Amino acid sequence: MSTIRDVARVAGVSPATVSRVVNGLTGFSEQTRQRVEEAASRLGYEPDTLARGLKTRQSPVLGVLAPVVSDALASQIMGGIEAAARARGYSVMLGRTGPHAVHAPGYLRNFRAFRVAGVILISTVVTAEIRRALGDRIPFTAVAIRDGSRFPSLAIDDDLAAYDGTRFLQRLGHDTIGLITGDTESVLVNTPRMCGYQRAMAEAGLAPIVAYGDSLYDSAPPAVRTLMTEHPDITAIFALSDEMAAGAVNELQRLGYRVPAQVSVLGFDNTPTAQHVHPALTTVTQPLYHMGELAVEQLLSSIRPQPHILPHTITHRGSIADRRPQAVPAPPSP
Amino acid sequence: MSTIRDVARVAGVSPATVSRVVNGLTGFSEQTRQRVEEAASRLGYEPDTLARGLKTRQSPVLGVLAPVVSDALASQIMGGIEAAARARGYSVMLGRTGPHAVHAPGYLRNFRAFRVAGVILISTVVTAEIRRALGDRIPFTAVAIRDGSRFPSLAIDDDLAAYDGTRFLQRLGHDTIGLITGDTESVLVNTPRMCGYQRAMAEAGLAPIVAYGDSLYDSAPPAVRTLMTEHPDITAIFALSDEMAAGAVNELQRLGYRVPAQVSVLGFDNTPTAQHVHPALTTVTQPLYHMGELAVEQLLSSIRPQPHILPHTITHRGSIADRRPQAVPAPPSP
DNA sequence: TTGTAAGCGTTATCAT
DNA sequence: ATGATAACGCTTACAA
Repeated sequence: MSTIRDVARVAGVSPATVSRVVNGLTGFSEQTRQRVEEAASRLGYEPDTLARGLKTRQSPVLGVLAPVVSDALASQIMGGIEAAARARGYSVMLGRTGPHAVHAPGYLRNFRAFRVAGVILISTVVTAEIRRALGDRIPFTAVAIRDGSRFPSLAIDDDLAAYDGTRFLQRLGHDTIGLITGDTESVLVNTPRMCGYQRAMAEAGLAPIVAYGDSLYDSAPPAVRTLMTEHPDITAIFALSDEMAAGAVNELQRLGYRVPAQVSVLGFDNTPTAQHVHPALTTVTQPLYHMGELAVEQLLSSIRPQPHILPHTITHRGSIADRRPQAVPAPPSP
Repeated sequence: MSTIRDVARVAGVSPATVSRVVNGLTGFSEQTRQRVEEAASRLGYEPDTLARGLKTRQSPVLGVLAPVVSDALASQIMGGIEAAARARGYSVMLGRTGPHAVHAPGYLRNFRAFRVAGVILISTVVTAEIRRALGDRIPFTAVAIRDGSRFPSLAIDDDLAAYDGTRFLQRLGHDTIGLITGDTESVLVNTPRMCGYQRAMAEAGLAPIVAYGDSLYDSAPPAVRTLMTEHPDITAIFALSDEMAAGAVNELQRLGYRVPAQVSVLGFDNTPTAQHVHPALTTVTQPLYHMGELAVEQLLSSIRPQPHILPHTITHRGSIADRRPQAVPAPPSP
């Protein structure tokens, strides 16, 4: 591997000049530029990122932490992060916080030792310990989570999204709507989502019906059985994750219900899982990929980072039935 | 951030001694060790990875490249990589090769500029161009792919795995078995898998029935329709990816077939997708997580890396029916 | 057992 | 427009 000195020698200039050319600064003649660039490409010169980082006290790396590496939701966000980082010449270093975020402080110290340019925390609460491990030099942002603090974050309004999802179901004529929530203790977003559901039900004068899962597929079938046994008149189930919604669809069909004809199912997040069941899930959608892109931009463009709310939408597929009485054709306008 | 000199000053020793203590070398008294460690922890000293790497010409990082960041199969492998890397004090840098691996050379040069300790290529063919971008200093290994070359790799025997999957179906009494393959051009593993299937069929004196998909969910329904229209007597479908198998299960049910009673479905890979349909997929299983762990060990333990074949298994869930005539109860032993 | 000093490859300051 | 030169924070001979 050739160094900047090798290039300098071949081009007949000083290392400083090579540096200027390579970094696109000013202060060299067109002729010099050409000589340097030719020498550089002839030698296959590639600046040493480590040496550069040592000198500039920063390396072109973004640290990313997620609870589980192989999680579908985190993976989507990662996709956006990778694309945006790559476009700006940054690399991505990946870590997993693990249960109760036990590995987070270690990874964070690691990131700091690498002098990363920024840190992205996916679905991870910024605890005091994390804040400390982060130090106060590295910009960071939390994604897909909002803890009410004033730390920078990028997320949807989970309360409103669940409210809108519930209202959507109500407007289509559903009034007995069961909710399957995830663990509200370990997964922070479930709390506001439950609130949104309950508010929508209360406003409509309907009784909330809640069953508990753990956000994963396998927790849905038992929840569905409980729901359908205790409330046989349920016409729609709102699951607070796509995995649980998928489990609900499959379990309902196994029990002999037709989906959506007899029971509709609404998912949450819009991960690829939503398309892996039949009928495919209509689901409350988070702009996951976009969140990843934005997180990178926010970190890198020194826009003062702060809590930021992104719009949610509802993605329509086949798991919801319209139960309204047949609409009367609009009368001709007067 | 304090440096090694700060620690040295506080501990009343030289930077060299601090370095020795911090790196667990020999050549210092117990008393010195204590003083240094106390000073280090009091100052919250963390060695600068960049400076260290510049000096040692190596950084504690593993570069990982996958075709798509958010791919389920790659994610599972990534899980194993992260765990093993973390256990050995290494970080993971992630990149995406993109269509036709266009981004691979760039990422590889990047990894080299970082002086990574090794590179893992997930589901990526080691082309001459990639080989070149890699240089000949960095150890690397390909995972979940085998291209017949002598480059180091970690994969199952795809041919044999598909053969075994087909034989498994045959032993359960299936003889009209349709195959849904993925793109054999862009996804290398599909070719040996198809061969394995065809060999098993030929050996059993059965006619192969092949439909073409692209490895993704949406390509399965049309393939299923073709298969069932042209061969209504099919009793089993072998899909060369879990996503396609999931799509097949759902489409079969939509068409009114009972799975597995009327038509069985066998998947491939055993990604989480296999558990997201009902009935859950019986599937030919690759030890994905383990492959990730092994890749790291192979790279880091200077065991001479070479092509390595891992055992595949069949994971039994509910998507396959036993069509053998009822077995006669074993007679009482004489 | 401990310290001194020379780099690792780069950037940035200051001359020229 | 260009070149010397001094760091950046660490490891590692080589001395002592």
